[in-house]
Amino acid sequence: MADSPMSFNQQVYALVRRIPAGRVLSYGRVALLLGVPRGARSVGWALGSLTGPEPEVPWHRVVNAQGRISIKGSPDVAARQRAKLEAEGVVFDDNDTIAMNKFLWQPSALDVEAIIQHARDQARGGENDG
DNA sequence: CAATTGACTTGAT
DNA sequence: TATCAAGCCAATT
Repeated sequence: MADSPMSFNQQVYALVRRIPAGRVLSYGRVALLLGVPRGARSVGWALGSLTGPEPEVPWHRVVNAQGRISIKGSPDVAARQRAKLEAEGVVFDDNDTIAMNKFLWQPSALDVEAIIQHARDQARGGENDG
């Protein structure tokens, strides 16, 4: 029945979940990998919907293109993000910035597509695509 | 359907 | 290098 693809929101979660520990991704990069080169804001919006006590999505592995934490309105959440990243080995520069050239996750297009396909399959409730 | 919002990004000054 | 403004997309109301 689920002819409609899962919401952009779901795609974001699916991809973010595949971000390995110790690596980070930028909002714009996530959007780009999902096929929306200008959907950076939507990615942040999607992650903002999480901010739960214990979300199953490593939202903390997503930062802005500058490699800095961009969370607003909740300094506590921002602090938690940094703490989680540092706990995974991510190093912050003297300017509270992450070296994107070192910690940026760079999956291949095939990997990303496989992630989306798999996520879609789950969204269908285990139905085959046919 | 139209208007508003937001954890972004890029270009110009 | 730092600051300001405009563009973009999806969800919410």
